Amino acid sequence: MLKNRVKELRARFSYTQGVLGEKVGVTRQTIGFIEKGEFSPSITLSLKLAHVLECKVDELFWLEEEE
Amino acid sequence: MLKNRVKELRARFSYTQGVLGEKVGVTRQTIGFIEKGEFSPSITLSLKLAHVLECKVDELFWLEEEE
DNA sequence: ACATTATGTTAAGTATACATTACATTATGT
DNA sequence: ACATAATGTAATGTATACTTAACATAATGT
Repeated sequence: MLKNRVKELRARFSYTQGVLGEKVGVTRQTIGFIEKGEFSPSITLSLKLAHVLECKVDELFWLEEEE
Repeated sequence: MLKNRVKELRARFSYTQGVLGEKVGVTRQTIGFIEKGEFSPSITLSLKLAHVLECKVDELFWLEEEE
């Protein structure tokens, strides 16, 4: 199962979903879906998010065992 | 533009495209397309590839300026 | 030379990432 | 209390990741 720290890091920079979306080229809804874990973004978008949030992709996203 | 080191690391482990595909749950064609840079895989698949190829996602994939 | 395995590539179909629009709810500030 | 900004969420549409099947060529081993 895919987990992420987008919401946490976005808050650290005080970016709204809309602002973060603009910075990486997607809509605020897309950011919302990613934060909720509703889909697995492309590596291209993931790299952009990691860049803007100043971290490594591996620190932003990781896989956890299911239940 | 998205670049990657999949082919290079796959060779290092002497995996065929088919074997690598099996290990991460996709077909050999998908591995071939990724190596050619024909599409941007999901972060889920990227994490699995990095795990099997024993590296970080950021070392496997990166963005470069155009043309 | 032959068989076998790995790779390149193309076409057509399915699944899903992401956009757009819209409306409701929850902050935040005055 | 009111206005405004931020978020949740759902419906429908489009782009693209990924599959399946097929055939061709290159590489490797006997």
